[in-house]
Amino acid sequence: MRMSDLVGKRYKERPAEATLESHAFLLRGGYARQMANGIYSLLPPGLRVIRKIEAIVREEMDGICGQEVQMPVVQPRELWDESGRYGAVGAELCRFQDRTGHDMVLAMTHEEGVVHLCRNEITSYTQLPFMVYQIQTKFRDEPRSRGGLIRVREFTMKDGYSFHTSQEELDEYYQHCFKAYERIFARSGMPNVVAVEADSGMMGGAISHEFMMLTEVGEDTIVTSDDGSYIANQEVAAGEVEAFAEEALPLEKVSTPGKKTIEDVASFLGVEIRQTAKAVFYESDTEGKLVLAVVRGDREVNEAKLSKVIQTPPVPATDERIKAAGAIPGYASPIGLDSTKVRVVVDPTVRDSNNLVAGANEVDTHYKNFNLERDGSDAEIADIIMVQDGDRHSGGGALRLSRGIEVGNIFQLGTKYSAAMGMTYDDADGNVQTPIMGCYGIGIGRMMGSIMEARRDKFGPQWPMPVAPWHVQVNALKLTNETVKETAESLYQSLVDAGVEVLYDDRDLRPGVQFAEADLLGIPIRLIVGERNLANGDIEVKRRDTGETSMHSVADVVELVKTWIAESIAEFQPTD
RNA sequence: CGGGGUGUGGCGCAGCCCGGUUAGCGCGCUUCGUUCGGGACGAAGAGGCCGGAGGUUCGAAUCCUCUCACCCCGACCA
Repeated sequence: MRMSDLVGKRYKERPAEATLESHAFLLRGGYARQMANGIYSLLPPGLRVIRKIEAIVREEMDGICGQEVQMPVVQPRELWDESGRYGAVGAELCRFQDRTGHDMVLAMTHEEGVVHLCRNEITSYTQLPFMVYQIQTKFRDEPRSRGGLIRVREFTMKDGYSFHTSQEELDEYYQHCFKAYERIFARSGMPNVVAVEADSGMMGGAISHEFMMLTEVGEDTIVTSDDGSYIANQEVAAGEVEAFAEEALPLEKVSTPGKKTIEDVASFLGVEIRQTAKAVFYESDTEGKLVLAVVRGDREVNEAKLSKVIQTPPVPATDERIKAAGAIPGYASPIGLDSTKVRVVVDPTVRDSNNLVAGANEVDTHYKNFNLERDGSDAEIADIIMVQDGDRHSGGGALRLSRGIEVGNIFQLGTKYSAAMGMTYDDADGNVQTPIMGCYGIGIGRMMGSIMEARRDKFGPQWPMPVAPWHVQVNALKLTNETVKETAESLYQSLVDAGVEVLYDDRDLRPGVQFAEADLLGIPIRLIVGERNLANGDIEVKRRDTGETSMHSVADVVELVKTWIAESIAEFQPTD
């Protein structure tokens, strides 16, 4: 490819909307352009990186017997009614009508699609297990996209779905897939990827793992035990929290005028924040009852955990709703609430501490010495707190928080979709059975953004060889010099003939401009043809990834480059 | 959905508060010349109905109303 032909320009100034470095380079380097919020076009360099990542993903999916298929993005409502998700999923599912008024959706994932595709193809246990996958567009109308390609509304995803005759078989395949994912991230040159226990969220199912690339700019919080025995998404992470048991004292009503927040109440009464009980209300559980979540004052409610307890996404309650149930916002507690109107869920941290300050459900009034067993013993106990730095893993080390970008996830779905959508096969005994499913996702564009975020310097990305848009860049300095021009042209042609992916900067630009743009393109090997070194018959070879520079004769350089490319790709190949 | 912010040539911005002829600056772009190993210099050019719609006014980028888009924080998120 000649740069004089390359579509898309690179620019010097940092676009104002970029917050992440990877986002800034995405735009500055001419990889992608935004069309609307969370919706991007890719220019040639960006698409080439995407294609490289896809190729690795394909190889690894094929390596675990995946079969590539293609399913539609636009799907009829009926399919989503079958699974129940047309009604269950919120506005992130894009719904619209075709010209006849038929309800349609833009698929945000393809469980419905894959069951539809496979349920008539599979009739016998002899056809199981199998896995199909696709690399295809997804649309999720996220309430808020951000960070360049890290979080978008329209994106490319590899999604795979496996079907099994037994849980054991799924367990085994799940492990294969887990390994394949590790290989994909390693081969793509993505550093610091860890697999964490995860919340399966709206996907349903029991076991799931997220693959996180650790980075401070990540949107997810990861909890790690410092002895290495535990790692989980904060959404599901459980820890042992220090308890503060003491002799229970009599309940005592105290006046706390105007003190509504935990901080105000604690300082007004001269107690520590952990000596209070925090009451947080949510609109309703599945039966429509107001939900009161109670955690110790120094803790936050983990809504993902609470969601599992009440079996519905928690929505913060309005003051009107709280008052209607007989509680007073700012002065609420389980004490004296009507259990037919309010469902009280209490975290063990509250049970295991004594003499807490709690609301009195009266304006300007709190109680001292709230003890759950005595004053609210009929409450439901469940772990609903957010783990904090310094909590302990049960019997293990201290828990630490870090941040990560979720680049992949794998789920054991069970029969949620196959059963709901009537997919069956006959087993060896002639009995009708429902296949057990697993599903496996990787965000391709998010991988690109993450690699860019992780591998860069202040001048631009430093693409790992396996995903680099081109392997080699040729820079010709001073093309008006005939020797330079002839050498550069013939070098370019030799590289092309040798099957090397090469980008040739054939524009007669000043060196500084060429180098700056080359840095933005992040191509791992740079060949600099200039009259200074050419006088000695040399070409300067510079590694964008390592910064190393060396001189080589024109005659040797093509072979050298081929060797380096092969070695460099091999470096990322896992050894197992 | 709540809170905050921004919309002015391809990019980054000034002008707006306090309305006044042809709307500026830097980068980029075109042409010519001098340059040429880390974003050169000079000269001459091209390019904008100031996000949109109403309104106020003799006169609106500037004031008012409505609206749209984008960005940030939060809520949300397989």
